[in-house]
Amino acid sequence: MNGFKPLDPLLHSQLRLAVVSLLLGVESAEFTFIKEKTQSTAGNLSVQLDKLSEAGYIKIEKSFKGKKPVTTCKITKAGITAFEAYVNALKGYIE
Amino acid sequence: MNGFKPLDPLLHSQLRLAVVSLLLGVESAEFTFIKEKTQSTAGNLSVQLDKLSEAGYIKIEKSFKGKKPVTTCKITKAGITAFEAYVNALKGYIE
DNA sequence: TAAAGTAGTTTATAATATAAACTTATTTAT
DNA sequence: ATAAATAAGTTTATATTATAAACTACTTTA
Repeated sequence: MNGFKPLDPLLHSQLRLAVVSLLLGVESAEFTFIKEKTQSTAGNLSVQLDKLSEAGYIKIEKSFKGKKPVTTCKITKAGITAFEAYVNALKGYIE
Repeated sequence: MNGFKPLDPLLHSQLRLAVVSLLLGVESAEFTFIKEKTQSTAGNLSVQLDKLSEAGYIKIEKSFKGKKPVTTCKITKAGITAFEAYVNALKGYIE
């Protein structure tokens, strides 16, 4: 049986988990869209996206939509793998 | 559908979640047993047990086994309810 | 009786999460 | 034209958490 496997601290965060969960279901998502869906503040989201990006779990691209800056996020292969491992470990706690 | 429901911060902690998970499966458990099963340090465990206790999620009883002090923990009704709600909310993130 | 071990607690520090303040630029109202 | 409000974030500061280190009190063993 399982024991309690360590939970990836990068994913064991309400907001970051929500972001990754969200990105798993879409091709890509813009900052403002993620902000709305996760009900987070821009500041907090900005910080957490950076962390996910630095971990290589998501890819962030900056561009312009007309004259406004847009930040677009996409989950990476590593992000998917990490998420799966996290969920797997978590099951040892909640099942 | 679901959206991202807030995750009870008291349970969204690796060690506290492990403790509650563990206690759900047994009648009661001693400090040292929990410490071994969760691979935690005594200090950290002591702090986290206090928090769970103050939240009313577990009940702590102190007694003596021969001459040695023993701390015995038991999950409460409130603890079970909170755990179920937590798992339920979590499913909105991982399914 | 001195050293090592038990069973923890308390205090200090490091890491996280979050919010508040700020930046840069754009659109709208006066 | 210019001032005010809005958009899209970032940076910095603060509060909360988690964790480790140090300590207490007592017991067992050498």
